[in-house]
Amino acid sequence: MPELPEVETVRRGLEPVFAGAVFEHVEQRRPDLRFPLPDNFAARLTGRRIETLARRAKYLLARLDGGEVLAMHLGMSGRFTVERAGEDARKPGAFVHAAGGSQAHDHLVFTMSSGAIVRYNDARRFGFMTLVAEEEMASHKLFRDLGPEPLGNEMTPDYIAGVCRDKKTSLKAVLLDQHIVAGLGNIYVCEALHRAALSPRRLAGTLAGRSGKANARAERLVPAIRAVLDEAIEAGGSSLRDYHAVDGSLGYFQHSFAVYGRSGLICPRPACGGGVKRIVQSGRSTFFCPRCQR
DNA sequence: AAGAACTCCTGTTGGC
DNA sequence: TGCCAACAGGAGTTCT
Repeated sequence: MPELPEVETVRRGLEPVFAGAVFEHVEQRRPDLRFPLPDNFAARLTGRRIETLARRAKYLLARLDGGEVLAMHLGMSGRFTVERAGEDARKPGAFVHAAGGSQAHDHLVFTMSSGAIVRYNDARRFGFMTLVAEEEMASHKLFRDLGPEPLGNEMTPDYIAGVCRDKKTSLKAVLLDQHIVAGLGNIYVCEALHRAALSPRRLAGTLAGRSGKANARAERLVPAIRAVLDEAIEAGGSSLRDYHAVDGSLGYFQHSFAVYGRSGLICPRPACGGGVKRIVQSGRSTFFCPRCQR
């Protein structure tokens, strides 16, 4: 489900009820998500205060007062929903979870000292949570090899060119690789490549010049990625099937898609006039305009 | 050893 | 209408 803009939107929604709050009660309804939950998970969370709620790549990181970090990944279908204790979930506007209360696939229910009930729901169970000692975060296998944040200063055209150099795979595959850039997923890679007018099939190595420095293609890819992510965050992410913000509200960046899910439609680039095509790359749908993306 | 294919799981959708 | 294959915002593991 969620790529960087959706995870960031969830983070912003959870922060007011998580940061500074204590887990008063933790209900764990199954032993595992994608992986087994930590031993004594509920007991280890109960009574802990969340100091900060951060995001790294597609992970939410809740730093706890005991020196541990609760790391949460939403996988494809994971979502958080916040309910105020005692609040009528049927109030106007609360349409997504109009029934309120427990839903199928609510695997974890956190009762917070802030008065919020936070439910983690994940039908496909590709999400996971784990507890990591704070001093082990940097060396932890989940985090040590993550690439730079695409909205940070490290992702420069020269960085992209450097990691693409000599790569025999497609540009699409490189951008989906979390070890190269952390946080992009299928939607925003498709959209960024369209903005940069680069073909997803292009050999990654062609973004590096003779010296290994960025060429004009790498120079326009970087701002395209940043712009797409910034706009998507601004829009509260993209809501297709599973995703919504923690209050049930939907993102609206899906209305701004140039290519994703739009096969057969006309390319929106002014004066292009090409048709959007769907192809499959490494088992996943790619949407692009073969006319203007080269 | 890089890169592609397969895998986990459930729900929804589109074509016959 | 119903049935069934294909597909879905991810990514670790296993193959070639």
